[in-house]
Amino acid sequence: MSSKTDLFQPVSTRLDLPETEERILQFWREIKAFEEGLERRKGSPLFVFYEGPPTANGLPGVHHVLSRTLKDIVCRYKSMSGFYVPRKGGWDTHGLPVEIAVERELGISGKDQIETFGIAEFNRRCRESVLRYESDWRRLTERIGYWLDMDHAYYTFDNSYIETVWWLLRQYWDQGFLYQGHKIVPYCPRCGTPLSSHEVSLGYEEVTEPSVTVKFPLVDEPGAFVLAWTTTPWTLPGNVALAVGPDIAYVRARQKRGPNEERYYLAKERLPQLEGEYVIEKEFKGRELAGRRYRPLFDFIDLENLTGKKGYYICEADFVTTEDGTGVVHTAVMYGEDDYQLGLRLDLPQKHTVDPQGRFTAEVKPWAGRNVKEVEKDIIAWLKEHGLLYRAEMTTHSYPFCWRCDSPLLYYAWKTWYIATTRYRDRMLEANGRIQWHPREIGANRFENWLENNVDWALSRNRYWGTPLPIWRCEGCGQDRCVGSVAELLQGEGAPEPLDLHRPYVDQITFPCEKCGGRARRVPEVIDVWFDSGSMPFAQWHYPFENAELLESYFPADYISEGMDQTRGWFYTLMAIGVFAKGTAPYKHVLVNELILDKEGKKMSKSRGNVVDPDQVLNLRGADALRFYLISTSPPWTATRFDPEGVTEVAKKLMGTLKNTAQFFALYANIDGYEPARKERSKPSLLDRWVLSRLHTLVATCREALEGYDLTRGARAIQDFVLEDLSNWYVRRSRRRFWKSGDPADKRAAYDTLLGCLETVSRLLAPYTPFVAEELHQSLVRPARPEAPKSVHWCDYPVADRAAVDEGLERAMYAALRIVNLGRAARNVSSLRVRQPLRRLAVAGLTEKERERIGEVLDLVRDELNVREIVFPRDRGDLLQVAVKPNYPVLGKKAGAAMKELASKVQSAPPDEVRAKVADGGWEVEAGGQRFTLTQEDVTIQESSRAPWVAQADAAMTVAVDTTLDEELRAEGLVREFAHRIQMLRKSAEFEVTDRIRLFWELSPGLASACARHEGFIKEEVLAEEVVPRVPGNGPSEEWTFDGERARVGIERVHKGG
RNA sequence: GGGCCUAUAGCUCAGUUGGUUAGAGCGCGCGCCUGAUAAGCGCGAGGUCAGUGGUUCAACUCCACUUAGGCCCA
Repeated sequence: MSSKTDLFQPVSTRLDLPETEERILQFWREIKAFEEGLERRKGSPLFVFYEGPPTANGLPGVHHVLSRTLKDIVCRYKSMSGFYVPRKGGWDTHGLPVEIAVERELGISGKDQIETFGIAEFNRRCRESVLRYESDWRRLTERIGYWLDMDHAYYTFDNSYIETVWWLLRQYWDQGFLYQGHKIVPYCPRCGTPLSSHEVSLGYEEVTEPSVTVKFPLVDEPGAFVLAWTTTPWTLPGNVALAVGPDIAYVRARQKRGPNEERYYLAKERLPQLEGEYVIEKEFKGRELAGRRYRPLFDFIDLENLTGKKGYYICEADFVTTEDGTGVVHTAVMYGEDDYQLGLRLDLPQKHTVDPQGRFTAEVKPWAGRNVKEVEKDIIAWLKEHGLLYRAEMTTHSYPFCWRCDSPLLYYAWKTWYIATTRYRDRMLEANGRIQWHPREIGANRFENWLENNVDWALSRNRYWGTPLPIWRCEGCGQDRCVGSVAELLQGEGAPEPLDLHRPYVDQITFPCEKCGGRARRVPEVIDVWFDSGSMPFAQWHYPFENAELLESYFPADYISEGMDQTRGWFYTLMAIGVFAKGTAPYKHVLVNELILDKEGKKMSKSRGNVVDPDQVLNLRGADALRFYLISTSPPWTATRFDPEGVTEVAKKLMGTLKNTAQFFALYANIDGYEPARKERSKPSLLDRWVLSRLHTLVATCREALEGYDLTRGARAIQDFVLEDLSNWYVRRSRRRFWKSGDPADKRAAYDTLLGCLETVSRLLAPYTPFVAEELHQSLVRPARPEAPKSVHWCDYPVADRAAVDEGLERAMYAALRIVNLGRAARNVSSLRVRQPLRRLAVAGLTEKERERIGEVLDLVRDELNVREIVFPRDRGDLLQVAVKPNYPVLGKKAGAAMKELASKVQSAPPDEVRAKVADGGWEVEAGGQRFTLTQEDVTIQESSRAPWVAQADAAMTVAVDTTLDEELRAEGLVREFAHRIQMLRKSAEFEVTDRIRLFWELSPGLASACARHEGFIKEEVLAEEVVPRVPGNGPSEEWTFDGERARVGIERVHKGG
């Protein structure tokens, strides 16, 4: 059909979306669509977006497609709405996961082996590994149409980035917010490193180990002991206190053990722990025990003496429960989180009894230098020997092991650097109150909750590939200094050339100590990678060393969007650093997305093998379909089960329909030589006005939804418009206007309207489905309006024209659509196909508002339902009759012998009255000398059509068709059916739409007489120039039998149309 | 153990301030329409609105508890 003069390009209606998308990507590259689009908005108000840097470690998954799509949609929308929206990319490059990946590649494991291998080379490989994954991420980012400036991205490993991070740390330092303390960490003594919680969760195993109930001898009460239970006997030498619950009931029990009688203190509820008979002597609350002293268990170690701090007494703690053990908790402050916090609060002795290799220290004389887990048996034997063991038993519980080397992990107090975030917690809470969270609950509940429970930020990591902690400590006097810039660093000695701020190079630099003249070396730690990403508002600009003026306009962000798991991640670290450095929240709007689950509702994970590879979906259905599916299927903040069929459905429904509609337009516009630019008389029909009204209602909805960050609502609204309003109603009802309108002004209006709708829809969709929007723009809009921007993404987002919205018309059309549906249903049940014209259609039950303007749209209804006339009976009673029948099973039980008479009374009463009465309290009937009160369950009410009507009803409206057929209607029905069959024949003969034909026929008498009356209609309908009442033997012909008539028909092409 | 979210048709999801007969798409069955045609439309079957209790004239909707799944924290 297309020729060189065609104005509009054909739109492929096949589902070859991926190829089309590749073509459009190429087009964007050619015209530098992203860069140029940005350039065109320069000078407009700034909309600040922060890209949360993905960790370039591992391949991207579908959930990344979702979060990147959310970022893209809002940025594209804001850009089209007249904002300048720079989108600087960024990469999170440091961290343990990278190190682990490299260790695996090298076939090494653990700190010793890394150091033997060489930190310089190890870190070089970490950098390399990150860059390798970055290319996968870049490819996916481009492929899904996420416009992001990756050529000017920030990298957290750049010297300039690190320098800003150091500057920030120096600010904390100067205010005394950066300090060193202990943190209890899951620690692998063999690898010599703490493990992250993620790593710990990899290594839980069920183990059976000794647990002991130990007797702590009270100082002031000879022969009396406090019983405490532990599953980790190796922590006993580190014991410094016993904790009891202040409100828990405790008892002193007397029991004969061997030759002696002893007294034990334990929780009342835990008495069953005692072996054998006992006598309760006393009962009291835990708080009454507090303060009592006991003797250290082991005579060779006294931590009180070693530290000069008070220990070995009973104290109160609210974490004590009576769920297991004795209700008394043995407290070793260096080997448990609760213990450690208690130790801080009470200033208990802090001293390690275990060295970093997991061996007892010299103070623990009998076992010094031996692995703590291996000597537990000896400890138990020692306790038994000294009469301090009440009981030892084997217990099965789950315990974490190192996922790398399988050593049992120790909870171990580790020297850690902290940021005192708790000192400005209130300011963070206040800042959070000003942030617009989407959805609101996350901010108001989850994040606020997290901030309220804020603890100081444990900043340091004993690793290699990370931003080095810029603290230098004097070897002589222990004086610390915090370096806040490269310039300051270069005042030190031994700076390597070229300068690399990573280990080991930075470690070579030393400072003379200002205090004692000694030598200051850098502490060994690197910092938490989260500090890197949280520094991004500053570090991406190398603030304050460069771009100081930029920061003022680029802080805070108007918008960020990440996954829910970032609550304690990026959302928090941005907040902690932003509020500290600038005093306000670093972002105004946050859009949060939840996980994408698999079809079973399970989390996607590599180990489950249920991870969906985005490339596979993209290659099959394309980025638009995937993007739109993810956004439209459910709000991003609810966990969505990923269903590949759903993506296919979007591709078929939305993309398919859109392209079909565009193709329909292009086909006829090209045939007719429609030229949008030419000034021609146009006469918009009611249908045109209606669809434009719907269009502008849609524009208003989209604007409102997108302004409120409700992307799903906007997406669904567009989809509904395209499928229902535009395609299924406007185009379907307008088809004949395009290919057979007698009135050029009417035809013109149809083209103008459809083109206008497609143009606006392409802009509405541009943020969501950038590819198909661009395709529509290039194939329809650009040819029609040469002055239009080269890319749809450079256009302005549509603004609703209130004047085009006609609510009354929309209401009336909505009623018309319901009438059509009911009318079709009525035809269905009466087996009268739409080609058979009917005399009358009746409509009852319209509301006042619907009736107001229904007259305007009735022509459409008449046409669609193929009826001559539409009538409005006063009520549905004219169309329906009601029959009331007794409900025999129910009523029979009540009536018994009177049933027969009762039944006949029910059936002979006026049905409408009965219906009203049973519904309203009950209907009094007398039968067989008894009175009955019948309610709704006693009768069956049936509504049926009143001949000649066949009716269908929804909740409010009843629509009926008059099924009476007279000769004239029958004849017309026959002719329509016949014409339709000829059309099918044309098509199967592969004639073009516009070809003229010669028609041959031989007809049965009934059909012949009908055709005689309507020959003009047939000829016009099938483009026949001539009818020959005889079928030549040689040409193609078909024979049909329908509606009791017979026809033999042949066609031949007279000349090509066009 | 604490906080938050989710639970509606076989599947994926809607369901406005509590108010007629709880909806859509897919799938299934039956029809229809068709020069947008490897489309389109209608009808039907399919629901204890996770469960229990409460508030109310009225609860999918509000409250409490329980169960299951998810996320975050301990």
